[in-house]
Parts: sequence; structure tokens; C-alpha cells
Amino acid sequence: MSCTMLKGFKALPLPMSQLSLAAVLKCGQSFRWTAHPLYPAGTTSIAEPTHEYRYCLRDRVVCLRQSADTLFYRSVYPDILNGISSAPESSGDHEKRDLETLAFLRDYFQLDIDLATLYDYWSNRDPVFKGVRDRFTGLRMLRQDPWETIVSFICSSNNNISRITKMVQSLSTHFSPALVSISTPTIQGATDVEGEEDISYHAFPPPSVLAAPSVSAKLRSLGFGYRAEYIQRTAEMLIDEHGSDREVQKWLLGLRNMSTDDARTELLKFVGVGRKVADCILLMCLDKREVVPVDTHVHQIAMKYYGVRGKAGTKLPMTPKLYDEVNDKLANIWGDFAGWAHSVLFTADLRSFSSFGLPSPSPSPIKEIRESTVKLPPTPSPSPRKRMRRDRVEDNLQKAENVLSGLSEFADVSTLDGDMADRVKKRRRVAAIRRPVTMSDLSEW
DNA sequence: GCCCAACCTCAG
DNA sequence: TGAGGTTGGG
Repeated sequence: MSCTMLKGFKALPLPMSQLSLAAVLKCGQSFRWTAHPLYPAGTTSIAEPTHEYRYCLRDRVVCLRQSADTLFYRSVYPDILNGISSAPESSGDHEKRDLETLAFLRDYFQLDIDLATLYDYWSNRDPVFKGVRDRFTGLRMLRQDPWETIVSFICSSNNNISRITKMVQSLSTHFSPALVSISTPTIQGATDVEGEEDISYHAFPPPSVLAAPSVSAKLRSLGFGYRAEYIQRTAEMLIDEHGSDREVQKWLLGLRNMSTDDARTELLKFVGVGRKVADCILLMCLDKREVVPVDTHVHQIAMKYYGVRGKAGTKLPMTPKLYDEVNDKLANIWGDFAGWAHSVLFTADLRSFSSFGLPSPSPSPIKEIRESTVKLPPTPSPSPRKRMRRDRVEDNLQKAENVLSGLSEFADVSTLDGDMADRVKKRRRVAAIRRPVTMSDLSEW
């Protein structure tokens, strides 16, 4: 790859097995990252960065690119901070900002959690997971901002990623001033010169801004539907309760130190936050890694492959009791990081990948497995590749059935008595394996 | 404690 | 017509 392409970027050694930006940033956890192609579609090798990803924080825009073994990053600041209107900034300022950005990345991507070890752990416990792991490497949970996460997931009810993304973006552009304008990356090897344009970046609006009574009508007009009132009222509740944005933020971050149940109880007080949305928030910004948010899709898979009550293919009303059954079952199988495993299996199984012009993970492994349990009609001369894939899927299904029928040592513990189940669970508990990314990993490109 | 219709909008 | 759901009334 050319050096000029990454001028101004710092490099952090990081294998794809630990983080795949393309998967993580567009799988339905975060809705505010933008993806910008660096080459005309279909002209690059996977070893080189294909896109630049951008995300606007309160004071800077973080820009990322990824190659097979390296994460490249830089941040862009408004002119006022760039020394245009004051003294020229020193190289020391640059250094300080880069360290701050690196600190943000390590926290946001939770880089001290060793994802490869977790994948191995889940694979050993769950043949179904093992069957799909290779197609979704580097999928990890983000550690996001609580306020942004709450609003984003209030928007998520009865909704899809594409529309949620539009809503969250429009929330930012309408209620938060532009922080800085940046031109899109030059597309290397493009035949026409067009494509380079300035884009304004807006941070996510703080609670005090969305708490204003006029906001709900405005949100209605922006197409938020019944979620408009939920967002305004939730913002209002938080500001009324805690006074200022700073205090709200402090209190929200404090939820990370509470037990899962206590934190969930607090979240359920907000309007527009039910059990499912609360669990998404717990998992995606409050460090509750064992929580598995249950929607109808998860329930379908849980019925089919993990022996949860109900008839696969048909739908049962998602009562609190059924919700707990699904949640407990999956948490038992996947352990302390069950919510992370869930994200690999479920948030990855979304067609919406294609709507961002990113490489599609299809055919969806989940769908593929689902279809293969049905008697497959004799296919006229399947390609050798397809043939192998189906064999593999059926092999995995056989293993899955072994698990479900108790033949495996990883059989479900929920049928054991409480004491024994606890001891089994304890023995199975994985110690979070940490692979600290140290400051010495930081190198100048 | 459990059930169910209504709710915005858009894609299939 | 229903979706990766929640609310409010019975």
C-alpha cells in the first residue's frame, strides 16, 4: 500500500481476528459511523483498507482505516482548535490528542478483551457457534456512550438498521451544531474526478437539548413516529432528575457499577424502554456482557437449535416469562460473555449489510442452517463449493443435536438441580483473557 | 400477573 | 401486511 494514502494516520497493530471494522460498525450496535470507499468497488485486495470510517465525538472526528493486520487512525479538529485563530499548535499538542484518541479507541472497542480466545471458548461449548464463526471474525461489542445508546435503541423498536441510522443521523444534524467539515477521501484510481466533497460532522445532541418540549413535534416531522415523544420525555426525565448534562452523564456511567438487575430496573423507568431495549443498552454501553437481548428472531433460533419452548417457524407472544427462558438458556450455553456471542450470531445476520455498499456476509449462515434442517429438494448439480458448505452445515447440526440431547459434556445445565448447576457453571466460567494494547503499540506511520 | 390492540413508517 | 417493541387499558 502506498505511504501517501495513510499520511497523517497513526498505526496500531491489530489483527482482523480481534476487530473487523466493517462488521462491527455496521451490524446494528452503533448508528452514527459513516463509511467512505477508498477505491472503486471491487478493485482492491482485502489486505488493504477499503473504506475510511468516521465518527464525530464532542470535540473531534475520529477517522479509521483497517488493513489485514493494522488499525490506522487519526482525528480531525475544528479550526478554532487547530491554531488558525490563535498560536500555532505545537507538536506536543498533536501528541496529546493522538494519545487521547488512542485512549478512546481502546475503551470504545474494548481492545483489552481478547476476542480470539472468546471465539475458541464459544466454539468449544457450542457447535452451532463453531459452524458460523469463520464467516464473522472480529465481531465484538462496543462500549458506547450511554445517552446515545439509550436514544438509538428507543428508535429501534419496530424498526430496521437502515431507518434507525437515518433517524440517529438526522437527530445529530438537527439538534447539534456542525463541529467540523471534512472532505471525503480521494478515491484512488477513480476514472472521473468527482466524488470529493465536504461533509459536515455533528456530535450527538446532549439530553438538555432533546428535553425541550418543542422537540417531540420536530421529531415527528422528521419521521420518528411514536418514538418522538419517547425520546423527548426520556430526555426530560433525566434532566429533571439530575439537573444538567454533566450530572446526567455521571449518573448514567454510574449504572456500570450496579448489578445487572438494578441497572435494568433503572432503565425500564424510561419511556420507550422495555425489556428488550433495556437489555440492548445494558450490553452495549453498561458492561453487562452476559445479557442476551431477546427479539422474535433470537427466539426463533433459540427454539430451533437450543431447545427453547415453542414451535420453530411459528410465533409465540413474547411474554416476560418466555423472554427469561430464552435469555437464561443462551446465557448458560455461552457463559459470562453470552451477549458478545449473541452479537456474532444474531446482529451479524442482517441483510442491512448490503445497504452500506459493504461486502455482504451473505449467504447468511443462520438462514443457511435454518434452511438445511428442512428437507432440501434435490438440487440440480450443486457447485462443489456449495456442496461442501451444506455438508459442513449438516455436520454442525449433528453436533448441535448431540448437545441438545445431552450427549455432549457441554449439555445444558438448566436441568440440573440448583447447587449442581451452580458448581458446573462456576467451573465453566471463563476468566476474561486480557491482551492489553499498550502505549508501546503506538507507532508513527 | 397476563393479554392485546394501537402506534409511525417503510419494505416486501 | 408485518417488522429486531412498548404502552396503556382490560
